[in-house]
Amino acid sequence: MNEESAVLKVRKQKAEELESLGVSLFPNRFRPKDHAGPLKEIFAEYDNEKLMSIKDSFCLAGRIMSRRDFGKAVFMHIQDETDQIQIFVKRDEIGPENFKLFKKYIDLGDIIGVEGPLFRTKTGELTILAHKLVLVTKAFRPLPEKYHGLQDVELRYRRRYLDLIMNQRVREIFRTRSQIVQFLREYFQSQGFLEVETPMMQPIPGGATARPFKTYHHALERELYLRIAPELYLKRLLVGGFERVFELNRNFRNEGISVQHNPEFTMLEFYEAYATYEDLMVRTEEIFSSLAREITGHTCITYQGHKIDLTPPWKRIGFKEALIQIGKVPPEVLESREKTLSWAKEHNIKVDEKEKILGKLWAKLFDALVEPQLIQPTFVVAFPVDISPLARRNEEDPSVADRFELFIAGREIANAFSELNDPRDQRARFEEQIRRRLADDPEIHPEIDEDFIRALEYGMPPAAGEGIGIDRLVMLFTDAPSIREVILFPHLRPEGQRG
RNA sequence: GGGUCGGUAACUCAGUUGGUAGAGUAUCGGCCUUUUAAGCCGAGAGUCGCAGGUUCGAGUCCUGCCCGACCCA
Repeated sequence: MNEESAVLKVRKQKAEELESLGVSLFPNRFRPKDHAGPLKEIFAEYDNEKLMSIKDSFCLAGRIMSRRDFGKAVFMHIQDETDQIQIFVKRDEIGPENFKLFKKYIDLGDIIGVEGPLFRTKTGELTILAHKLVLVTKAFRPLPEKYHGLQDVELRYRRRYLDLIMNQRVREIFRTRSQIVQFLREYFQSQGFLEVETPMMQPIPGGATARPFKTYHHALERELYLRIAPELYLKRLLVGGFERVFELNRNFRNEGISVQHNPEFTMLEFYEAYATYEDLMVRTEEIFSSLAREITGHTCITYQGHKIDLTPPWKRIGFKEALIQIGKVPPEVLESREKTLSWAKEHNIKVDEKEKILGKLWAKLFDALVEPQLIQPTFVVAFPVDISPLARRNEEDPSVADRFELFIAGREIANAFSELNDPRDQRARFEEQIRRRLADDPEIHPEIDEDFIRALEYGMPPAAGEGIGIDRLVMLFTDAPSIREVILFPHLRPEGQRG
């Protein structure tokens, strides 16, 4: 398709004509004083007679979303950030010259400024009678179809601005997202947590197992990695004496894209000295249930057809118990690597035959058999230590960590543990990870973060820490089926030749 | 990486067993001073994702590639 569609050409030409008549296409002096939403709210109960008795003139700006033309009058709806409101333009009100210009040169999609009194039409709609009308911003491109809006998913993501103009629900999702983030900030600040910012570019990417993005710093002459997690830096702050810290920002993982994964995603991590993972379960219940009340007014939400009850307390179950009770894995299968492997194969669960770490095999079973069934909020506790390299060992059973993951709607939403603060054990676990590198696991970075060990050697107070995936949380609260629906500009391949 | 589905006018979509591409909205011209998916009359608008192939003839069948959605790995 050619560079300029016919409509685009016509519009640019009309715009130039208008400009040559002395009308500015992009003036910046208009100052709206009112907004559609509040006006509709304030005057909801006013009938036409009462509205006419108000002498006030109102002044607002917005984009023309629809238009119904008559010979000497025009109805249209303009949309500002809050809502749409109807405007009535009459030749007798704005004068024949202005009306002629308006009819010929003002298009759907233009942003205009309006001043005038309110009235109610025959059908009862609150409407502004335009006394004054000015062009604020000329639109060269036409809006999508007024009835169906913008449907094409690809176009919605590539031109999110259009999606936001056309689809009210999309605007709502991102308002809710902002509300959630703001709630969390206020919650943690009110609980005495300090908001901090730690490096996004790290010399050794740590705190999780994932493939990092690599970059290069010329002045330092060294490779840096976009962080896969802030964990190791936040713990250094515990060593430094801050007892409650949180960070709410982006992580980057150079892995697949799916309905649950975007290469950059937002994570809340918080650390609390002198607390345990059990304290964090209570805190998590408190956060989610009060967040639900804040957003929806109650503690139940609906996600993709599931009714989900966030009222505390939530179910707790051990990792192995979950495999046995929920995943229906026979207990004896978990006795050895060999039995686990062959059982997995029998049941068509894809596992790496060379996998040496029993915990990783169990995790595969868990992902396949348990996770999808955890619809109601569930804390899974007592994770195998060999897949929890930064978590404290349980005192009674050193094969498991004092750790939980929170599942809601069949997805992992949060991950938390009592922090390992013994530098000797931490070094041993890092070294074990390095050893596994021989098994050719590209996810594990070969370098030990020596400075982190050194920090622990100065003494980190006992603490618990938690990470909550904000994008998935927002999905839950906005009933969004894909992570792309809650990320303003999700990553896509560069576009081919499209209009 | 594999599978399924999709890509046709600016937007939303039709397009039959292969026979020269349609509608609605939007746009342009005309009529209309309480409409709201306004209405009526008229007009223009397409590299059918891209490149090959089969065929007298391809939007339609075949192959490869690009982009997207979903599922699987």
